[in-house]
This record gives sequence, structure tokens and C-alpha cells, in this order.
Amino acid sequence: MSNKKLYRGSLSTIILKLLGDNGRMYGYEITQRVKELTKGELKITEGALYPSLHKLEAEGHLQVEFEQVNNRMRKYYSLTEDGTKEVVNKLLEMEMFLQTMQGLLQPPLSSTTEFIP
Amino acid sequence: MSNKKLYRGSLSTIILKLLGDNGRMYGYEITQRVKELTKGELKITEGALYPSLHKLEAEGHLQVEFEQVNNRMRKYYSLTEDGTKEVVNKLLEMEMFLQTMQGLLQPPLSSTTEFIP
DNA sequence: TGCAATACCTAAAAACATTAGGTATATTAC
DNA sequence: GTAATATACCTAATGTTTTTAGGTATTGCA
Repeated sequence: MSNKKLYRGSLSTIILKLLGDNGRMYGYEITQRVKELTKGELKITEGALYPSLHKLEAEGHLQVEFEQVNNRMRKYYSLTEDGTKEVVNKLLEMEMFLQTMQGLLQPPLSSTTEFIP
Repeated sequence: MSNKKLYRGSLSTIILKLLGDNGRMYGYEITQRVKELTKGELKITEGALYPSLHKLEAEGHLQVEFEQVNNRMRKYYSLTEDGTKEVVNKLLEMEMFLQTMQGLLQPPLSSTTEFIP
């Protein structure tokens, strides 16, 4: 990911979610889709993406199909049965995290209870 | 942090925000406060906290005061002028991140536009 | 013809957290 | 009274994930 370092740890969740939504995707496609969806906010670097895909595959969450398109090879990834369960876990985990974070970082009471007539 | 690995990268933001809200805190206090505020969801480990505090201090965001309480030393941290600016940046960055993440991971259109009569 | 885009990949380094220790005092429980 | 828990600081080795910085090769556009 090129942007800030906050995205650390969330890459596999993003990959799994996208594959859950789209059925199957190839690596390069994932980088482009994320750029689109986040309006350029988040740019996944290939140095992070490919190792992450390989790890998810090794863990049994993803399966691979090769396809030749325009004389260029594409490696399509899709969720395994196990991967489908993993998406649910990861998304719940992420929701929990986002909530916890919002709770922690929202303005303190002293400033939210101010009365401005 | 004990929980999952999602918190990676957000520790310094949490520290700065807490110090912004509370004026000054010592390390151990920070771990306890975070545990309270997140109802046990997030447990900052000391192995993560202390190096992070030292780094923020080295970067000029925090300043230190020692105090002896009950025969035990406390190292109180507070924001420097520079640190006060940094809190704002970090919080904006984090808000951006949370929004981006929510946008990315919310249910896809195909499932939200379903019509159930 | 040369550069950007598409498409895959890896290895070294950096960043950050976990794990697992260490020191020391105070308080609570048995 | 003594052992465990809480308070309070710290570090070093390890592990995970990301960045940085390359590499290969084809296609399409200027």
C-alpha cells in the first residue's frame, strides 16, 4: 500500500472481501479496483499484494486458475470454501476494530457536551 | 496490543490523542486507560508502548517529567507544541482511513439494492 | 522507438508489534 | 509472613507485514 501506514494488517481482509464480492479476480485487477473504489486514497503496491495472495493461497483460503488473455498470462484467484468462512471472520474482526477505533478517537466528552446558545 | 494485528500503525495516534485529551499521562496509565475505554477490546502491550513513547519523544512530539509517587517513579508524558499539531494530523489521517475502510468493506451494491417484497 | 500500461514476480530493508524476559516497590490474599 | 497480584519502568529477539527497488515480458499509444 502506498498511502500511509495505517492500512497495515488490513490487506488480506481487503483481498478476501473483493474476491467475495466479485467471484474471481487477478492480482493486477485488484490493485486497480482498490484504487477506483477508494478514489486513489489507497494504492496497493505489488510488493505487498503478491506475497499476500501467495500466503492466502498457501493457507487454503484462495484457489488459482490460469488464463491466457491477449498473449498475457492472468492468474485468477477465487475463494475456497474455507476462504468463504474466512471472509466473514475477517470482516467481523475489521468492523470490531473500526468501532473500537472510532470509540477511542472520537472527541472527548468535555468538548461534545459544550452548550453553544 | 494484544488483540489482533489490525491495530498496527495506530498506536502512536492513540497515544497522542489520549495525551491531547488528558494533558499528561504516564505509560502504565495509558495501558490501563485504553483497556477501560475499549472495554478490554484493546490491550496495549508494554513492549509496544514504551518504544513508541520513546520514539514520539525523540521526534519532538512529547516531553517528559519525572515524578516520585509512593516511592515509585512515574514518567509523565505530555504533548509539545509540535505534538499538538501532530495530533490533529494523525486524527485526520485516521478519520480518512476509517472512512476509506468503511467504504471498501461495506456490503456491495448487489446485496444492498435487493428488493424483498 | 520509446514510454505507459498491463501482468506477473522477488529480495533486501524498514517498521511495528509480540513474546518473553528483567528490575523493583506496594498491596492484597491466604 | 509470604506469595501472588498490581504498579511502574525497561529491553532484546523474533515475527509479520509493508516499502522500496528492482526484474521479466507483452501490448498499445504518441
